[in-house]
Amino acid sequence: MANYDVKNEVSDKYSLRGRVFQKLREDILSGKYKDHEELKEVAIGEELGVSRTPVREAFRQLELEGLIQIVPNRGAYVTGITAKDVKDIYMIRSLLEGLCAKLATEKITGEQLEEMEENIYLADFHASKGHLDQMAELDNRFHDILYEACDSKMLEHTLKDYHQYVLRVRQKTLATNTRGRASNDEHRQIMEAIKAKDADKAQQLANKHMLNAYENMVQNGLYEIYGEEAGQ
Amino acid sequence: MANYDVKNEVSDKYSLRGRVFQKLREDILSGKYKDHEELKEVAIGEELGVSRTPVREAFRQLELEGLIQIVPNRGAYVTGITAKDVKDIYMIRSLLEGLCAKLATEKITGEQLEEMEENIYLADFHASKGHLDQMAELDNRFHDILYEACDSKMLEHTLKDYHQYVLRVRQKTLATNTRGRASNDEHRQIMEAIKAKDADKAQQLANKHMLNAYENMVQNGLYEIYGEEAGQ
DNA sequence: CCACGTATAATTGTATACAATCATACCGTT
DNA sequence: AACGGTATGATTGTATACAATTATACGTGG
Repeated sequence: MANYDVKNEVSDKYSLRGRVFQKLREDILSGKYKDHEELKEVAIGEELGVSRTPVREAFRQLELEGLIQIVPNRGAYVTGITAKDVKDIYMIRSLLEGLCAKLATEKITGEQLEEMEENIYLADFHASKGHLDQMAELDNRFHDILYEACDSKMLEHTLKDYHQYVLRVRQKTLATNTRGRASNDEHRQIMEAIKAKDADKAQQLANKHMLNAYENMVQNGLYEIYGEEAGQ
Repeated sequence: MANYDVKNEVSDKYSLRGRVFQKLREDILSGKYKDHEELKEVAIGEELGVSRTPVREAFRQLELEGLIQIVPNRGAYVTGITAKDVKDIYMIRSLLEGLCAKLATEKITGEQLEEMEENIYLADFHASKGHLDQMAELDNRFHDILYEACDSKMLEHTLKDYHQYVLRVRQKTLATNTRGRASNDEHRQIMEAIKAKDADKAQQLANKHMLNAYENMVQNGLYEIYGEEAGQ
């Protein structure tokens, strides 16, 4: 009757379908499968040691996530992500993270605020040590906390989708320059605006935070990972 | 090699899975299946005269659309949409339709602009005749044109998702009051701002258009269709 | 009467078999 | 040689069979 573990969401780790789904998503995002490459059900199935059934179900989900395109009776093709897509995503995220921060200002719980502070504190430490992996992890988590704090499952869902989508790019960004520190400073400002119940300021800061992240990415020319489609 | 019919998207009408998917989505949105109702694969399959396989694949998609929740080894449950969800969706759409209109101002083609003008002209006619179904259809189409005109597949995809999600509510809104005419006037203003290449104005107008649509919905108290969960 | 464990039924998860569709290659006609 | 049609192979679409899991009912022991 109640609200089973909400962590289920879509990616139960323990079913074959869930694992296939996650594996394929990871492989597509990491560039293992090139753009427009055809994914064949039997080949994937054999590679992962499963039958076609879970593979097919994973395909249907990947299509809805926009990572592959299924042409009926023909096959599944990797959609790929262009430089323009990334730009558009950051534009959209900029608006929505702003909205999210505004809503979170009203709705955030003490516990969430505390985890945010801890997150920022920890990130400071790891920044000083140059622990890039941990920085990336904490950055992910900071945004997840914000998404949860806005108390809107619609907004949370959309933002998590987009976040996931650009994960690979963003991690590379944090891992290759000094953006990590500046980013964490912006996190702190956002957190403090929320703490001070200044919703408009929180919105504006979160908005800018996304634009800065994108700007930094562009300046560092991190588009090469998209291959030839990169130049847009 | 190229870019097969882009209309495929997700809902090929001719495969069983596609039809099951559409039918279930329609039934969930129309309220045939109540919130938290359990959907059983065999029952659905028998009802539609297909086996479990296409039903299962449709389930996986519906889960990603957020319409059902699948609990591993247990079953699929209708998620339902609350009054708060609707409010959140309109908040999000307000921002994104604004962005969309802004982008469309730069990117729209002559053909698209022409279809918009025709759409508004036709809607005027049907408004004067009280043809509510056609009004709803034209309203849908107006927004679809706008989504296509922004030339961002990411934004278009997200907006279409949300649009779809609130379709049932919106149609009812248009069908029960005089909002249709005012709505079409707003469409005209947006179109003219785009035509005049005033991106900021287009953004602002599209933004307001969504908020007005929501306000009107609230004023007309159209939440009863969501059942008991409505009161938020 | 309650608690616990086991058996049974129902349901989902996965694999496989078969049907339908599409791409390719080959061959004949012009 | 170019075109068109047919046959063949590969791939996806669907149905079904079987395995695993979960919920329920029942019975037994306390």
